[in-house]
Amino acid sequence: MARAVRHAPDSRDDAPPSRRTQVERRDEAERRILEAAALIVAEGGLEAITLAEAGERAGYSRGLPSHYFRTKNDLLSALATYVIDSFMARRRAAALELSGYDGLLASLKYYFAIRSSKMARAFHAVLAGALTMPAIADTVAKLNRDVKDDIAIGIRAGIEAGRVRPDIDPDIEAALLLATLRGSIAQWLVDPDGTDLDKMGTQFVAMVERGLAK
Amino acid sequence: MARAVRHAPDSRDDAPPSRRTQVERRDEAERRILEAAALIVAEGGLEAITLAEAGERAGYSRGLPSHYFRTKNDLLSALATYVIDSFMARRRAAALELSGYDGLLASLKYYFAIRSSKMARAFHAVLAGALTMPAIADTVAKLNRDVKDDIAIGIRAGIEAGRVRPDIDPDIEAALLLATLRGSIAQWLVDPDGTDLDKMGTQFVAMVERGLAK
Amino acid sequence: MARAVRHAPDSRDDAPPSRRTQVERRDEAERRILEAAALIVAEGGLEAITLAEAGERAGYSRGLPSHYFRTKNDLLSALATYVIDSFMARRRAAALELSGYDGLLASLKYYFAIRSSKMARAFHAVLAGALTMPAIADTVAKLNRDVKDDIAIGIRAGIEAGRVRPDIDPDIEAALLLATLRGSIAQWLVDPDGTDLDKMGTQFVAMVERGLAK
Amino acid sequence: MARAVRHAPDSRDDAPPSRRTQVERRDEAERRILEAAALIVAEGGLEAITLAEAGERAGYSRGLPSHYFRTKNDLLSALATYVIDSFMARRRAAALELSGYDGLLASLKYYFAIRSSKMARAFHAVLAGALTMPAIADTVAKLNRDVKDDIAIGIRAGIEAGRVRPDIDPDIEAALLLATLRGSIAQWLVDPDGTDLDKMGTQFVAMVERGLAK
DNA sequence: AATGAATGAGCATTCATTCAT
DNA sequence: GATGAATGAATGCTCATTCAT
Repeated sequence: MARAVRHAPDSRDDAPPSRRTQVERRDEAERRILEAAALIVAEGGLEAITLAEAGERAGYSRGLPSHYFRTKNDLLSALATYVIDSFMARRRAAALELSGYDGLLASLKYYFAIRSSKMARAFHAVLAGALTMPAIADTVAKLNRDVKDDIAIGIRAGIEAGRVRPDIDPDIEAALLLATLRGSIAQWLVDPDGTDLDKMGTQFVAMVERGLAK
Repeated sequence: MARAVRHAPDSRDDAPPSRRTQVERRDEAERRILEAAALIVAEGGLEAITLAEAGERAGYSRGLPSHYFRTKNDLLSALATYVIDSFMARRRAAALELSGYDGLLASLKYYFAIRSSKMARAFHAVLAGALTMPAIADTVAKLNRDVKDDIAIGIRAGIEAGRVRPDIDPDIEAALLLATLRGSIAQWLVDPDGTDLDKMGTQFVAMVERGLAK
Repeated sequence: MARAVRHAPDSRDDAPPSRRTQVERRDEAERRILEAAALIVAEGGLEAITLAEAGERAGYSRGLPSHYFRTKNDLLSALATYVIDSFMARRRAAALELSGYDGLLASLKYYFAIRSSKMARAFHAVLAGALTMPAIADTVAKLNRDVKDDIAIGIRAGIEAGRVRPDIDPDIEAALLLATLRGSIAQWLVDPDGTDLDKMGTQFVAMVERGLAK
Repeated sequence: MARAVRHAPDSRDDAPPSRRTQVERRDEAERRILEAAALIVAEGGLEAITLAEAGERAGYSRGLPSHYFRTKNDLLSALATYVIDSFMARRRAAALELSGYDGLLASLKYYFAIRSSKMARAFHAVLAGALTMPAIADTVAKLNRDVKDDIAIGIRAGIEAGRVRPDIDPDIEAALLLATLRGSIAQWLVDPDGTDLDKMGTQFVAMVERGLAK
């Protein structure tokens, strides 16, 4: 996460720590600006971001985001990466112990356990932005490929374990499962009270097991 | 042109087609403005709309959308309704003959047969806008309820026909099926070449049948 | 000067005068904005213009110049034309009576009679801007061609009248005379007190007559 | 690098070339920054300079010009002096051998022999800047006085040699000749292809000789 | 001495909105 | 009813300048 130190301290050990501190300052500021930008996006969507507000909410000046991310487009690109990385990091942290087909089923279930909407809102705002902003589209397309690959691996593990019908196309199925996950969260975000995520998660996993079973 | 008939707003068929009433002209203009706005949204997302451009692309003046829809917010509300109605109209037109459980399966399959992305892009832009724009959120929430109710009706028909396990919760299942439909189209819109909608549709329907079967 | 009426009033003579008034309002506003912009340029050079100040000094809002001249570059282009036209109009108005070689000599002399520096400063700011701004360069290049052509006509008249040596190249000489005029004004603008325009004009015309004489 | 010699600012030749003093390094850096600034001015005019770009194009950091020249105004002052000195140095280097009236005529001719527009563009941008920037105005006014004095000296030499009419006012004539030189270059800079500097120079010198002759 | 992080002011530009015609 | 003139607020972006290291 911390940027690589640009200037390796020279051989003499009396080198002042100033360089490292400059770099740290900048990394800290960039991270806080992205954090603030993600909050804004969670509240008002991608189009609600202004460079000035991202700077102010991060505790810096109105002009700093421009200074770091030259243009708004560049900020949005960086933000897309940041939000996606954060989202994926949580997901991975939660599904560490299990792997194989059971790991897949567990991570599907985990997806429905989201309770804080902040990050999910920002995440889905980024997903929606991919429809019209090329800079984000690439990042999201890669995310989708990566997640689908992960899911497909779990399905193949299920096939090899004899728990999944071999005539299932793992890649197509992965796309369908991912679609259900995303679409479910989207429904919940629009109407939290009218969407029972728990029941959906339970019935979904049951459906998947039965649908894929030999 | 037909200034004298200003206060003859009815649409009885004794009016010659060349002398359309003010109401007709106004409806025609509103529709064309909404059509133009939908195109803009399909190309650049909800935030790309400007009142002036909607007017110009509809072949009218820059000021007309303001004149009809007062504020931008009102235009967005009307647009959400218009886009959703158009989308639903197509769907209904395609699944007229079948009803019951087979009608449901057919309409699920039909969802994956979308080929023109224009309307789908506008539709998904509206869905995404619901996350942050109250004026749209209600319309989308209602849409979701209506569609889920339709799907649930089909599932209940399957249960009564003995083709679907009775322990399935039709409403929860409807939400999951709708989620898969929406999420699949969203993937395709982001990466059309990397998303095989045909195979997804076929495998999805097969999965649903197997997953729901007794 | 008044823009052509866009919509010809229809055949009925009860057509309201509103159209003409709209156009007049706009033309009036454009002219006043350009006038204000010329004053700003005279005081601070081309780079001193801001769209907002041009609007305010013209008695309108800060945003109106943007509304008319889309971009600052377009305003500068229009300004170059406006300043040049104004400058040429004065010059022509002053040298109406004479033509031929004597007309040339009189107009050369007239050039040194400038007393108000306002317009001259704006004019020379535009000339200087031509060095770096392509939009202005074309306008200035055309101006130079036109003026040199005028001067060359006067020289040819002198040749035919037997008052100018026939081995003079009229076009080259025209360029040199124009160069002296411009360079003299430029010196005066930088150092009005140290530049005796009157004496320069008198000696210049004498030099020209003697240098060109047979 | 050579921090120990910080306070050894002399330039006596016992210093090895690899251990340049701070003063030398600073002078070198200042010169390179001014050189870079002159290039920027040649390409985009005076207003195109930014402190950061001048530093970067000189091969230093973005902050160095601020460090040396404190404010942008100070940089512009130094730049005006630098550009003018460079321009004059070339001119003097080319007209060394001749003096007196023939020296004047030769240097007039030389002025039209400019072929590289880079320095001429920067020079004329500085001249134009004098109209609006006080920091430059003084430097340019002094330049003009110096050049006119030089020219006047040549004219007086011509009068004493009996080659120039004694009723000519040398100072006025010097101003006129300088005006023609500057105006000619300005025309060429705006429209290089439409301006035949060679012919202009030749005819100009001929005109001057004839116009000034007894 | 030199770098570059951070600030804040200034400006072009876009757009919703109001209003005159 | 319809047009478009005019306003003013919002925002992205650029830069000179200051300051920490």
